[in-house]
Formats: sequence, structure tokens, C-alpha cells
Amino acid sequence: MARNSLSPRISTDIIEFVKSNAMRKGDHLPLQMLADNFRVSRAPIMSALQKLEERGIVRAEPNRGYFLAVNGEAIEDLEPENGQAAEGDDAIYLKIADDLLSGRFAERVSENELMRLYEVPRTRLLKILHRIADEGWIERLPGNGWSFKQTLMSRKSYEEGYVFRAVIEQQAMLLSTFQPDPDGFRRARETQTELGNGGYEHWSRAEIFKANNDFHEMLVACSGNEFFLDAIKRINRLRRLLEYQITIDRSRLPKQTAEHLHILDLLESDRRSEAAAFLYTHIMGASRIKTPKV
Amino acid sequence: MARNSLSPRISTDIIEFVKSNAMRKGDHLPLQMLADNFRVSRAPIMSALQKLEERGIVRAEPNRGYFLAVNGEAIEDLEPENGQAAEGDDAIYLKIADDLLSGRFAERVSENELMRLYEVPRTRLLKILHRIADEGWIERLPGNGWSFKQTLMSRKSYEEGYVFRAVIEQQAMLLSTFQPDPDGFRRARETQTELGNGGYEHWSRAEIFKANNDFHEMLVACSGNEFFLDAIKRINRLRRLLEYQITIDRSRLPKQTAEHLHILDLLESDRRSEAAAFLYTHIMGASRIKTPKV
DNA sequence: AATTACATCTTATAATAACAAAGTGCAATT
DNA sequence: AATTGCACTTTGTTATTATAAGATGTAATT
Repeated sequence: MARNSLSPRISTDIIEFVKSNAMRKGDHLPLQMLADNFRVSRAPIMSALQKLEERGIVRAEPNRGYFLAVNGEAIEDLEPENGQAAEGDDAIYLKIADDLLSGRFAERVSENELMRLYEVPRTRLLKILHRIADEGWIERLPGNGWSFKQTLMSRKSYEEGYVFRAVIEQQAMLLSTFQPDPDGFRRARETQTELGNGGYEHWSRAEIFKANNDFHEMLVACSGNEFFLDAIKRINRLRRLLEYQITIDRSRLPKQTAEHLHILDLLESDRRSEAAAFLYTHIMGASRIKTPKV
Repeated sequence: MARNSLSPRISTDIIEFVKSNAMRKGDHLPLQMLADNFRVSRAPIMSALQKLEERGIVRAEPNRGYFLAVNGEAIEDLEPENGQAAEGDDAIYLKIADDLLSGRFAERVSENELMRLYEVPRTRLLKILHRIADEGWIERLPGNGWSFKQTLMSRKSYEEGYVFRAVIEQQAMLLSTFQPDPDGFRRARETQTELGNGGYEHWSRAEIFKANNDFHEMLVACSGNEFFLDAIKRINRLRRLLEYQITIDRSRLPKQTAEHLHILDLLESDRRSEAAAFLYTHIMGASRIKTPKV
């Protein structure tokens, strides 16, 4: 009768926060700091911490607050990578994507139909549909119902996407406002090195995908132009959907990470136009290898 | 208690359709054809035509349907250009934009607050907010409420937008898939010529803006790459919002239309890279002149 | 001075019902 | 054969109400 609690998501976020800040056992976790960080009030932070206490990750001290009960890096995510255990809205979102790619939809669908099909209240369904609309693969019709844009999910569009990415990223790098971000570079180096040195064998598909996207988005962020970054983020969200259907060719990853590192090298030795050219072929090269199942 | 009828919008659409197809007095207007065209069922078409009959624009013949009562070009829009007579959702959308640009919002707003402020039911408000979110200048917070992204509305972002457009459009033209669309070129020529030959003096701001956007979107459409087109459309929607605040410098329009025609000339004589380079400076040039009021 | 813990207020989701508008099948008309 | 006109079904918006979750001010504790 009421909404889904934020606390599960926030629990996960807190764990990630603790890890990425390399916090240690005994460190204090002030409510307001976490609340500001996640852009919510103290209330959901409280309940998330209470849940984390039950899992033994934090310790509560009366009137003093919550403290880390273990070292950050020692925390393992509960329910880690159990296949497709997407929770809540995301589960339905993915089901819709899957049903669309399997051709289970007519071009036109009514909201009621979808509500019945996925057993979701209208409010929630609409939230999901609007998200999909934002990603561009569904569209509200003027009268009743919604219409899927199958074109965006096609093979042709997939290749167009690579062209778009290659052009945008290359051009972003050539902008006069482009400026390498030392901190971003350092972290990218770490991740890419780790991924190249064996990580590619056991990391999950989602992790690999994220590492790759993070790298490219970090580069575009250096352009200092929000529109370029936004365009890349937007197309990456769509790409995630299509590439989930594809088997990753892990044998190609060492080469990929090496190329990523090479780009950083070039940039750090002020050979920007070389880096941009290399980036272009790097992206276009990736598109030819993989072949969608569908 | 029920939703807004589509018929007003469809009436307008029919008029536009009739005009752009140069239809003549006495021409038949089949329901299904119009329905397919506007992606709705015959029902709202019927009621739209009934309203048009009351205005004397079409004539009904029993069991035969509706026929144009006047020549297409002779129809004047009712309530034409009466300043800012935006109807329905658009009115609220524009009010929100205006209130934001005037700094009347805190960074954080709740849905209830907005419902009270604009006296709109939640469903409608949400539709508008999602549209705004799609344009990128508002964002749902994880807990309660929404947050405006003022950055997108700033002077800096305005300039970044021009850079983005210039790059995207130029690169779109350089794609191997780029192919001039003779029909699109012809129509663009007509519009731009008309605008240059005096149209710039009496066309409304909205009309001028639309002609300009149509021109650029037509060009990008020739790239045959949906992502380029989408990116341009997206930024143009945002641009409309900011430029509405700006006084048009009509004296610059003849030069602008001349440049547009020049681009078409270059493309038609197969001088694509020249055209692309010119297009780039054309767009960047436009950004320096105008100065936002805000 | 910072921060929690609690009480209180506010917000958004969900279920329901009413209703006008959109969608549709088919006989009637041209 | 095409298209309308109409009866009928389905859909989506709105208002209402209940409720759990988020937001927040403040006294108490460190």
C-alpha cells in the first residue's frame, strides 16, 4: 500500500561508499554525511544502518551512532551476482526489454495490458515506461497506449551507435576545453590494470561492462562539456541493454585494456590528437568483432 | 474527471496537413487516412472534423464523410499568435521553465508543492515533470521530491550547447552514410528563401525558430544515423527554452538564410567537406552574437 | 559543537470507483 | 470496394482515502 523502502538500495550504496573510501573498522558513519551524499534525509539512512547492523557490518553505540564493524574491503556483498536477481523496478524493466527483443510485443501496447502482464500498479509501471521513453525505445502515443521503436534495437542501429560513440568521444577529446583529470586517470589506470591482469577471467559481465563504460565516460568528462558527456551516458544506457544479450569475448579484454592504458599514456605525454585518433579506431574496432545473438 | 480531448490538437494538425499537402476545396478527408497519419483511432478524428465543420473549414456529407470547404492555403489559424496562448500541459511546462529561470525555486521541490502551486492534478504534473526530466533540467530524487539542474540553464551551458551542435552537425555531414535528400533540400530552399525575402520581418519568433531548427535537423537527418539526429533534436528542444527568453535580432536573418542556402549549394555540387566546415563556423558564429537577457 | 534519538509532520504510492475519451467491429450507404 | 455512422468495449485521467516511508525540528547525549 505504500512505496518500496529505499533502505535496501541505500545499504548497498553505503557498502560501496565504505569500500571506495577505503574506510577501516571502527570508523564513524555520521547520518547527515551519508544523507547528504545520497541526497536523501537521515531517515532512510537510519533504517539502512539498522539493517547493516543485523548483518554485522556496522555496530551501533547508543547516542553515538554507527561505526564500521569490519574493514571496508572485507565486506562481501550479500546476494552477490546470483545471476539476474534484479530487484524491484529494474526487474520489470529488464523483463520488458527481454520481451521486446524476443518479439513478444505488438507495435502498440496499452498501459492496462502491461499492468496485467507484469502485475504492477500503474504508478510504478509509468515510472518504468517513462524511463524507457527517456532511453528512447518506447514512445507515448497521442491517444491511448505506447509504441515500441524497434528500430533502436536493430542490428543497423547497433552499428550506428558505434559510429556515434567513436565520433563523439574523439571530438570531445579534441575540444579546446579538454583537460585530463589526474585523479580520474589514476583510478582508471588501477581498474584497467587490474582488469587486464587476470580480472578479465573472473569479473562478472556487469562489472566488466561497467569498468569499460566508466573509462569512456571519464574520458568524455574531461572535455568539460556536459552535452558530450550526456550524449555518451545516454547511448551507453541503451548499449547495456543490447550487450546483455551478447556473450562477452573475454579473450579480447587484455587487448582492450592495453589500448585503454595506451590512450592514457598518449594523453599524459600531450599527444592529444594521436590519442583521439587512436580512440576512434579503438571504438570502431570493438564494433566489428561482436555479433548480437538476436 | 476524465482526460483532455485530443480534438483541439488534431484540428490544428488537420489544418496543417491540408496546407502542407496543398489540398483544394472539395477534396475528401477520409477518417482512416487521417487516423493513420496522426497515429490515433478514427474517434478523435471524427470529433475534430465536427469542430472544423462548425468553423466552416470542412463540410459534412451524410454517409460520405468530410470534404474541404475552402482551399488549403486560405485557412487562417484561429487564435493565431496571440502572444503566449499555450494550451494545457504546455502552459504549465512554460510556467515552470519561467519560474525556474527567474530563480523562484529551491533546488528541491516536492510533487505536492508543485501540484498546489500550479493547481494541476498529480497525473498531469507527473507527465510534465517526466518530459522535463527527459529534456534534462529536472531530476527525480531517490527519496521525495525533484531537483532542478540549474547548470543546464546557465550561460556556460548555453555556449557548450553551441559547441556540441557545431561538432555534431559537422561530423554528421562527414559520415560516409551521409546522403542529401532532394525533397528535403527543395523544401528547405523554399522556406529559407521565403524567410530571407522579407519573411524575417513579419514571421513570428516561433516560426523563425522552427524554420531554423527544421533546416538543421533536415541536414542531420541526411546522415542516415539516428543517434546524430536524436542528439540534435534533444538539444534543440532545450535551446528553444533558453532562446525564448532572448530577443531575436531580425537584422541577422538575411545573412543566416543566405548561409543556409550556401550550404545547400555546396552539398549539391558535391563539396561536402567545404560544406561541413562552413556549417561549423555558421553555428559557432551564431552563438557569439546573441546575449541572453537573464 | 556535533550528532543522535525520538516525536511529529509531510510526502508519495497504492487501491478503488466514476467517467469521458479513445478504440473497434460491423451493418448501412455510397 | 471503400468508407461512414453507430453501438459497444477498453482505456486512461481524476478524485478519494489509507498508509508506510521520507523529511525535519529539537531535546538529550556525547
